[in-house]
Amino acid sequence: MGIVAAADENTAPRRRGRRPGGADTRTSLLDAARAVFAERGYDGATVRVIAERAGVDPAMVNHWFGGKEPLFVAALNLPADPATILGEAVSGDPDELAERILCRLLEVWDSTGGAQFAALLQSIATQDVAAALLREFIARVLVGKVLREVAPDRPELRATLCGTQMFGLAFVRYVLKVEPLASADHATIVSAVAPNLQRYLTGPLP
Amino acid sequence: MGIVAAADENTAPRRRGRRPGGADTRTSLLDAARAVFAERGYDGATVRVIAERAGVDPAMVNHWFGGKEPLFVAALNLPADPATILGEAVSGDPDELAERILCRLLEVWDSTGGAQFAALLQSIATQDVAAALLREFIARVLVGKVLREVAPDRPELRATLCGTQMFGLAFVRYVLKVEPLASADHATIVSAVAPNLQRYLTGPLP
DNA sequence: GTCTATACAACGATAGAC
DNA sequence: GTCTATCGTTGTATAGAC
Repeated sequence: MGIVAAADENTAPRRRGRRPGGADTRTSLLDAARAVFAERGYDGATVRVIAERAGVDPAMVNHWFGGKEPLFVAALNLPADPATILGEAVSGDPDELAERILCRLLEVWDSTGGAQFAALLQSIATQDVAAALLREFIARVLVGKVLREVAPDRPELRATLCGTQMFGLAFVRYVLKVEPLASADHATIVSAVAPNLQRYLTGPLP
Repeated sequence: MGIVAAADENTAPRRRGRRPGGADTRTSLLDAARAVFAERGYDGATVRVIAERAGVDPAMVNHWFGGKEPLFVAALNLPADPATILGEAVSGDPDELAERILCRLLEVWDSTGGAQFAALLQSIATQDVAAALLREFIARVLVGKVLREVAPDRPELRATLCGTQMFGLAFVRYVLKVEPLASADHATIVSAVAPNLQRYLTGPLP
């Protein structure tokens, strides 16, 4: 035995180099990340603690995911990375930001048929973990990536309001599948929802 | 014997009067209603079929619930009956309809702390039944009770859009509990969300 | 005895077949 | 247009619990 040393201090030096085999470092990291992010939130969860829980070296986070934040969105396991979608959308006319966001989201969601979204919802309902992760996503990605650059006025409130509209839209269209929204084309949805989303982004707030 | 002629031809007449005991007709009806409503939708589910599945007389639907529609909302087992909430809200200035709806909804939801809402969501995610029921709710109660009287223009689309905003708000506030929305007071939420909801109700649509 | 959950029959409305 | 089937609902008599 004795192949892998414990992670703490007073142990024999860890083996270097590639692990024997089978041990899926990436998956272990993802599992550990989901647990730790959920327990302590994004800021409270350190890469070191996550790596320790996974039984691997902290450097593996960078090797497999490219950093703490990419690990976080990977742990969310959302259909397509929202951070990049939102990141791309911010460039351009701020008055049409909602329109661009909705177009991209609909494309991505439609491509998976909403199946992944339903799965995400199920895990949210059953475990607290996924709920905590999604909460962190709204609080961090939405606020940090989009709202800060666009609306310095109450970005947190704006972000959560945007979250209600985006999540509700996805839920009613892809999980509940209520007509006529479920089979409405993108143009209809965008022109119907974008003005409301835009108001949350940059419009007047009480 | 020989009191009543058999209803059909060759069947012994069912026993009349109070059942021996323990047999909970009300619960049986609710279970049967959930199943049949989910299988065939509101219109497709007949009172007779539901009663048959429950093993009781169709008149029991009226006796216990007062009709088919009250049975339906009882089967939904939502936190507070939305049909009455929405029914009360429609009377008054149509331009402040969203405001009235949101105020009432927040009161009701806050009183239960969102616990029932989380439970509902869980059953939606796991079973198809609850999802079908909620879909029927949006399609029927929302459209029939509110939108038809307020916006003759595309009431179905308006109803589903309203559904996205209301459901998303409830989910982010009560299940996800994202700040600052989770602990925002009613006035803030109403003044933030009501204009958007009002646009879905009576505003211009593409 | 009273009270009430139950079963049965029948009514008006409505939709579809012919 | 008429006929029929079926729907939701209502009225009423009955049997068991109390």
